[in-house]
Amino acid sequence: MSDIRVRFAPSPTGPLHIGGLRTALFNYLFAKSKGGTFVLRIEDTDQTRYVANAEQYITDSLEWSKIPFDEGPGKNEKYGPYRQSERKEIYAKYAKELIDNNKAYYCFDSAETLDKMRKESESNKTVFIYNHSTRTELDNSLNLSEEELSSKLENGDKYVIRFLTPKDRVLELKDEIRGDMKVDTNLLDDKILFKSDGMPTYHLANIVDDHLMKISHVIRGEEWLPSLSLHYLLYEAFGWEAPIFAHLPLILKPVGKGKLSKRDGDKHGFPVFPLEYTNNQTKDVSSGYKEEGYFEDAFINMLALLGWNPGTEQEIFSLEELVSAFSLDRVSKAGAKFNPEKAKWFNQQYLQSKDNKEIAEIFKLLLEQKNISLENDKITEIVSLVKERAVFVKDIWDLSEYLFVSPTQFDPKASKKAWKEGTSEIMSNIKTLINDIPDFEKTKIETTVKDWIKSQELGFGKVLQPLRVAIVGSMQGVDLFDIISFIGKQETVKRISFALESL
RNA sequence: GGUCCGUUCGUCUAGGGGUUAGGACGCCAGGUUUUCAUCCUGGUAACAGGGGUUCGAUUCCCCUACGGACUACCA
Repeated sequence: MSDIRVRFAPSPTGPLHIGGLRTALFNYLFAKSKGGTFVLRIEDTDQTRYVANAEQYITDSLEWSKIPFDEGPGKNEKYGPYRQSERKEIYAKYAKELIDNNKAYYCFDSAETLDKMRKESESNKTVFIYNHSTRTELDNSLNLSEEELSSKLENGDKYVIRFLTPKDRVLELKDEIRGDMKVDTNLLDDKILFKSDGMPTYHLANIVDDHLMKISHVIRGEEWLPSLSLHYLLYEAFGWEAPIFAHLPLILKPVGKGKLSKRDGDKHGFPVFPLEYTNNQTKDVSSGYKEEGYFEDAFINMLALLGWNPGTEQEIFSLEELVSAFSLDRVSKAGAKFNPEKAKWFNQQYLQSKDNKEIAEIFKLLLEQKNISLENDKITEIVSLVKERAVFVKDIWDLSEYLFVSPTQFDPKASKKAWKEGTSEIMSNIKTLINDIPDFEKTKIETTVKDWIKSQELGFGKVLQPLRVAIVGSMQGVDLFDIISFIGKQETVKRISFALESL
């Protein structure tokens, strides 16, 4: 068996969305699980839709996701170039070869003519297909003498090259995920292989490159399934062995119908792109998983489980574990609605299992943005205090803000509930009590306060609840004595005094 | 319209001729935390419909319905 080689072949027409990245991921996992090679090829044959920074976005996304390509533009260029725009002559040569072998032909029909014919068919409730049923009546080399053809070509008439679809055959197509299917070639279009601008279409470029780059498995989105017949026929026409195909199910909108789109993210407030992306023309900014605070491993883990499952109840997988667990036959056939809640859950799982110091390093950067500088030990302490309540690192700020900033106002609901008749007196006593604790340390504070409450026969709720309101500003937060020992005696006393003045 | 693909809890899915149809997210309840959240425990909830085949079908076959993709000189 020859080497396993797969490719991810995006088109640089804009930012890669998570569906595309998942295709890349499945290709990567498949390659790595078989000891194969993961190739990146840029399919930039459509010059009208080309977006300058899109290729960079693609490689940045792969890099952030930790699924770098082994071979591609600028890297290990064994079968390069890897940008189709740089391979123009190659396709022209192969298109010519098909024509010489009567597998393809020149067409001179204008877009308008074809448009008109399609519309006519539509109004007659029939379907216009450019194939055996119509091609004899159209303006193409099949209906031209050799002299007519060469004069047209010499004259510089615009032409496209179409595939000559064979008649009366039933194709038996194989797909690793979907099994076998049959297609009647009489229903197929003679697709354009080569455009009048000198560029190939996807179909030609794709087949030629996959062959030349020795691709063994084509793993791509389900939207390509209808073209599979053409691709099979093209391999046959060239006399090449076709690779093995696998068509991945689509990622669908979380609510409503249809496949996931950029708009869904805007609408429901979750990213559809791995990295933040700014449209150069409109200046629209689309949020990215990275910038939202997702860990790349959590993100990849989530993506891997979208349309694939290990067949066990394990859900948390490192990249290495994914590589060893992955197989194409466990990819599902049906499209999967994207679930943003579950995506968050994955990140939470990863956050909880990560080391406090590691999280502290990221959190430190966030604090620096707020002009707060603290020793690493202190930051790690905060992380250990509030981590279990967080989904993202950025949540730690909201969950620990009261450790940095004294309350300037009090949640009315909380103060109403906790601050009653006689509370002020109790709080002044607590203030004195706390102020008199010599070595200020959590257990010491806790026992001192609790013993005092008992000695006064007051009940914990009556004291601890208003004390929390005084310290935090609301009825929230981690263990009260953790907070007090963290902020220190002076700050505690200051906060109680302020509450006494305000409430 | 045509072609192709698909259909198990609200969602992602496991399973597969005889199962109490399993797990996860969400939701609900209880417990822990004298706060809030986390966490723990429990609960809710599904084989699209109709025909076959079979002793038996959610599982196999057919039809219908529904969903999706494609139907460009886009990929």
